[in-house]
Amino acid sequence: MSQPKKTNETMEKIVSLCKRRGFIFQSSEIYGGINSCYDYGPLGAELKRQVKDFWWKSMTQAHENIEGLDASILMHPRIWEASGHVEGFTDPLVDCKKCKNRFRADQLEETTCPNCGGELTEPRQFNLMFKTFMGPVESDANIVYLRPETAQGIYVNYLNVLNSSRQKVPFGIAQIGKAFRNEITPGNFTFRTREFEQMEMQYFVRPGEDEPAMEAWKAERMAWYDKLQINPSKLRFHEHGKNELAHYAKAAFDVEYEFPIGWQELEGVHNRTDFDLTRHEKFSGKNLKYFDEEKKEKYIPYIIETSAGCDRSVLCVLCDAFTEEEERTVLKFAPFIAPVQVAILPLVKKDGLPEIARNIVADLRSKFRMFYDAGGSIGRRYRRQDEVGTPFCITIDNDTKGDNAVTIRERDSMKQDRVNIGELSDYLTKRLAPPL
RNA sequence: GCGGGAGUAGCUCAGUGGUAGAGCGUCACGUUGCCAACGUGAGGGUCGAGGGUUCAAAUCCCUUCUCCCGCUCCA
Repeated sequence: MSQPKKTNETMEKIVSLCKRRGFIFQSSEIYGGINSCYDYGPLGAELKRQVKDFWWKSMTQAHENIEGLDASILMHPRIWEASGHVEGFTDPLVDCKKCKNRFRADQLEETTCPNCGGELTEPRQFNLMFKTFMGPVESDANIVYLRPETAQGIYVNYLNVLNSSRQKVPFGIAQIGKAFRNEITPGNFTFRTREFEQMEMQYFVRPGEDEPAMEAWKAERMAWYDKLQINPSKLRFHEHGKNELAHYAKAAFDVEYEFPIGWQELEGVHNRTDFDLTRHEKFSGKNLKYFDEEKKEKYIPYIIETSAGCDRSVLCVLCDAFTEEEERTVLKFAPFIAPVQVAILPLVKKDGLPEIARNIVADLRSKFRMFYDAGGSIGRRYRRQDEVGTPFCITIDNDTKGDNAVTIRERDSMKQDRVNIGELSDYLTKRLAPPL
């Protein structure tokens, strides 16, 4: 059992590095912090943006039949009745003070714990959803919820998207956005937080074509993590057993990653069947059926959902990149998502080298994420860049003035390459291109 | 929500009633000049927050917040 201790040490090192280098901070820190909330610093915000951007392009740009959407966080409260979120989470719950088991008060016949006979707490309402009020009056009639999942925004817009985009089933809708769940137990850094960002794609298919679609999306989603250069031996599928299936799901597979804290879910690929649209049809009274011109039939499409945790993806990227070598700590990000892609380092702060370096930065900054650093020894500067995951460092030395060439040092191998300044842009473009 | 542990400089931590410290990092100047380790100097902390005891509190007491571990929970 020495494993957990060791892995927690790794996690602590990552948390510490994230703060030290400006990836992730505790939220509201100067006020003592607030539970389970985190802020992305300069490098973290850039990294997260890159992950989201890659996901977005992998969906919308790479697929003719996937459209984007950005729905509002506040939605009609009836949506959450239709989705089952209100119903499932208004149950009064009691805890056993002795054995700590939790029960639904309305399903208990006895007044003591059915497990051990211990004393029970007063019934309490547990609702996963954050509540607030729409408008200035705080009355029950004005209650609205912060969405506990982004998916419903897609479902209630499915006909709008279909009609305005001239898509035909099968087609998908992709969305990135915040969701909020009042988790009982958040924790493990940014892994489980009450405010989090989802990257969801809901794929609408003809009933009966859901199973092949499910298989195709499972493969495609796993391939996406490969493109992010996540260690394949730390990725796997976990299939939900019948007892683990959510109320809407016919089949569910999670993509899991082996974090330092153990195997944990990154993304769910679920067959949600026609459950959600059927419910919305019933609750809204609107006809949500699709008319298939080819087959001349009406049906409610089945939905294959790929629902990824954005913050979890970022944490996965950080954990997977984190490498401790004998003499250095390196974040081995896939170059195309690295927050800083190219560091420009004049070997010395004189002889006109800083000016040459500044000119190169000016030339390349519209194409790559650049960082200029002239402070400290060259070795120290390499180590600093290693620790923030910069894939390429370019040094300008006294020979540069003669041969118009610079040294490019590669992060992972630490090997150096001499490249003409005129060829830098092509050289870097080739190595920093996203694998779309 | 329950039980345990912990919060002191950006990071890692020492300091158990008597003037708030170290190493690393950061910044400036000098030196070196291709893989952190040189010299000099500087900045940085109301010791998580609030209250109490005391002549005196980082240190003792109470409350609270945050983080970690375990349980519980996890649409």
